[in-house]
Amino acid sequence: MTESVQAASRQEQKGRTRQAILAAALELTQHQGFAQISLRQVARHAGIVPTAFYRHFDSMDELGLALVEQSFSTLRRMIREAQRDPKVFDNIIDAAADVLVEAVKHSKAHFAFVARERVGGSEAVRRAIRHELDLFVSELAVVLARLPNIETWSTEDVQMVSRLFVRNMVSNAEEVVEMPDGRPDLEERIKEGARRQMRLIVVGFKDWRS
Amino acid sequence: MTESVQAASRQEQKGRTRQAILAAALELTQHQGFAQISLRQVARHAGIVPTAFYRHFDSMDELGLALVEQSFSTLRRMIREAQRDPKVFDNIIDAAADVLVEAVKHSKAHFAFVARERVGGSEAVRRAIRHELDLFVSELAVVLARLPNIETWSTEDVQMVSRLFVRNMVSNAEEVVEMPDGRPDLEERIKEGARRQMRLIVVGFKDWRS
DNA sequence: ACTTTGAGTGTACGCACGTTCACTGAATCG
DNA sequence: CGATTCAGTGAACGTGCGTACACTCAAAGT
Repeated sequence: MTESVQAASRQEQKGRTRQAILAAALELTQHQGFAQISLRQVARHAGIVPTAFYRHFDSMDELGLALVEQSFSTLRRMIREAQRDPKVFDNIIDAAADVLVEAVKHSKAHFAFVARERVGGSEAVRRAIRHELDLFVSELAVVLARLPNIETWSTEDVQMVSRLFVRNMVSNAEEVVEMPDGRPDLEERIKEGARRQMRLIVVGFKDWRS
Repeated sequence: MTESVQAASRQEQKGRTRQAILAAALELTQHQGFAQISLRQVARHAGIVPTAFYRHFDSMDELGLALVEQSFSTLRRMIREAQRDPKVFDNIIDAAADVLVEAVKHSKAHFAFVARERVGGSEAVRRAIRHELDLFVSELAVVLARLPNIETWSTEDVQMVSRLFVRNMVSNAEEVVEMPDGRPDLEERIKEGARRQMRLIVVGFKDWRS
């Protein structure tokens, strides 16, 4: 920690410790809820003394909010990247299912944190996650509103179907999170399930009236 | 507690204390996760001394499992009653939305517990809830399989759509749980949303091919 | 070259926790 | 009616917790 050859500037080092705290909390959160991990556990895992924690966060609650932010910025980046992929336009459903499973697999820890704390966390953390997810629903609604069968729908209906998609995304993410490692068969199963669910919803689009 | 006019038989009294413990835990769980309430808190709320807790449950984990059981038996009873209502056959969607909101409102605490601990609870509690929900999916699949457009579907497809329904039921239940009291407008909004979602899915039924 | 700053240290505190143990006294049993 | 059972008591323990406070000592600022 202290024997780096290049002298670490003060703020570089601080940033690194901050990341260590976030990583420690994220790892501990995989096996128990965020609310039941202690400041001292986090500090121990991050390789610092308990009191040093306060140099970075005023409280565990603030650490939780920082984790929410980190998780969603990861997710947003992935979706932005996925939107550049041309195959999204050809087959939006299969692409979405792929992206979902891949994204969750890639940063399982963040998804697990969000899935868990969305309902089980402290008031503040729960509100933050809820807010981020609401943003997501609105963003998706904008995309959906441009699809062929939907452009004539009312705003409310589009929001509703957007919620339906996000909701199922969350549920599927939960499933992937709980999936044991090294079971590609289960993964494919979840992906196929997600695909079917989305197709079923989409099939309903063209016969929908108010 | 001790001045009841009629002498309480020993097991009656024990049962009453057990219920007091369950009720205490359920109430405490409304404002924080089950994993972060302590044996001593529960005992205090139930009006007994901490050590007396062990006369009823070996551990907090067993208490949690008992709460899962209690919650689902409540839910099952409600659904069984609802199935007797003739209007279910006329308009299964509106009836389902009504039943959902009413059931959750009636025993909000149990639903809140399940919604929360389904993802945030201890390993054992989570597994128990997951198992109960899986049972639900299978039961619903049997009902769905008899519907007009569905009778020709593969078993897998029926299971999938059943999961879709249960999943959305859980999500809607979560929303009702988080709903502040005395806001019938919000309640109607959620009910309407649930109705639309189900209709959308059902509309997709008749154009579905494997 | 000096002072200042501030990330990380180490000790110490009071508190709530789970669990142990020996107990009490009323309901139940023979 | 005496003996037994057992739900609930109350004191005591060891532990981990959050946080306070005074500290060190190298990088950053002058």
